Amino acid sequence: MPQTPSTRWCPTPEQLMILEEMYRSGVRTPNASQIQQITAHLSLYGKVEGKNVFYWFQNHKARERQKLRRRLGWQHQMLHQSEGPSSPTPPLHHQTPPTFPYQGCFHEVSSQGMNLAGKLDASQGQEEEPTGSNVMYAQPCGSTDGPPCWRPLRTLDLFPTKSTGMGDECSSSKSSSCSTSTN
Amino acid sequence: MPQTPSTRWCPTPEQLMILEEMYRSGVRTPNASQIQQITAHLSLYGKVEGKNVFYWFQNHKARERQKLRRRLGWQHQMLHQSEGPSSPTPPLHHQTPPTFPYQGCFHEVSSQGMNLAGKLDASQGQEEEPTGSNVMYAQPCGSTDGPPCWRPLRTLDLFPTKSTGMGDECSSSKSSSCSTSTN
DNA sequence: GCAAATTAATGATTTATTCAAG
DNA sequence: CTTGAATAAATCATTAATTTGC
Repeated sequence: MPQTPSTRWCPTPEQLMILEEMYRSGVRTPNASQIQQITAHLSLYGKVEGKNVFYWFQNHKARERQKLRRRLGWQHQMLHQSEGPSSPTPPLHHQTPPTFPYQGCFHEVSSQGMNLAGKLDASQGQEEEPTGSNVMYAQPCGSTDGPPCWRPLRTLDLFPTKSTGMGDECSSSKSSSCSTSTN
Repeated sequence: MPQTPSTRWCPTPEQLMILEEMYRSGVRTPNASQIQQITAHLSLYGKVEGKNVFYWFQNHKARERQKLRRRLGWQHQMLHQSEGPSSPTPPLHHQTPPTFPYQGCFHEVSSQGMNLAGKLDASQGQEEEPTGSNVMYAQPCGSTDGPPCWRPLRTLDLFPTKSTGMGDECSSSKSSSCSTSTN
């Protein structure tokens, strides 16, 4: 393979490490002098130009923000926008029983800091764009205000209820072997 | 001991199949509702709790990414780095102390120079730009009078419209299987 | 052929980061 | 400036494979 015309700069792990460290240290929009220094430093590990550094910080900052926006700040916009035209329709209810599947999930698990349960909520922030269709927002229960063992539902269910291609294929499932539950 | 306290969950092949299929469909960080559904579904094939589902996606995602990073990320650096892969220079070297007259190419960028002198910016607090308006603060070298530093932004013709290409791993599909049979 | 020891997978915890709000 | 929320990365710990010796 011929030397790629290197249309783009490809930071080496070392360079990336340095940049990330700087970013984490608070550097976000380095000025000319800083960029010069950074570039000089990074040059020890590979080719790099000032513009690369500049762009890196710009992109990194923007991307971080975008990510966070998706994760936490989305409802913000949603609240302002009219709900989905045909929003409330949790089609994925093939077998979700009316009863809460969750009950004693996070009770005796956490021995020290049971904050672990808090992590359950989570949103659907996929920073990576896989094949596209994916997330399935289904909030049939509609409330979870009951006695939730874990307090995950911090995110509102205002998400666009999108049908999901969730694994329905296993509905029939087979009786394959495997005796897992041995334990 | 007849009863092994089975301290941890062992997914059955069916469960694993479902989970993998979901992952392939794009599910990566299911929220509470999704976890409920998934758990309910998986429960038909064996014991499982919400936390198991949560952990599974976390681990799976992390490991897929790690794998790709290890595999692809490495050669990337190699291709561009023929010099010394491991230089004795510690990467953890932030920027140099405030010793210089900043005003090099930038005219009036930001007040970061001040922060830098003190402690590298005050973390988060200044890049609170409104969504969307992500203009670059630093417009370097508006004038071509002095080439003290790089001058990339002078001409927009060579602007890399793409990010630096860091951390762009799209994990889709998965091959490693956890022994889906046997036993 | 089986069982103990070793290695590899992977489930479960902890830690460190990020940005946003108060 | 401090706190809140939510991961993702790093790490720990346990189960399952695999290897090795008899």
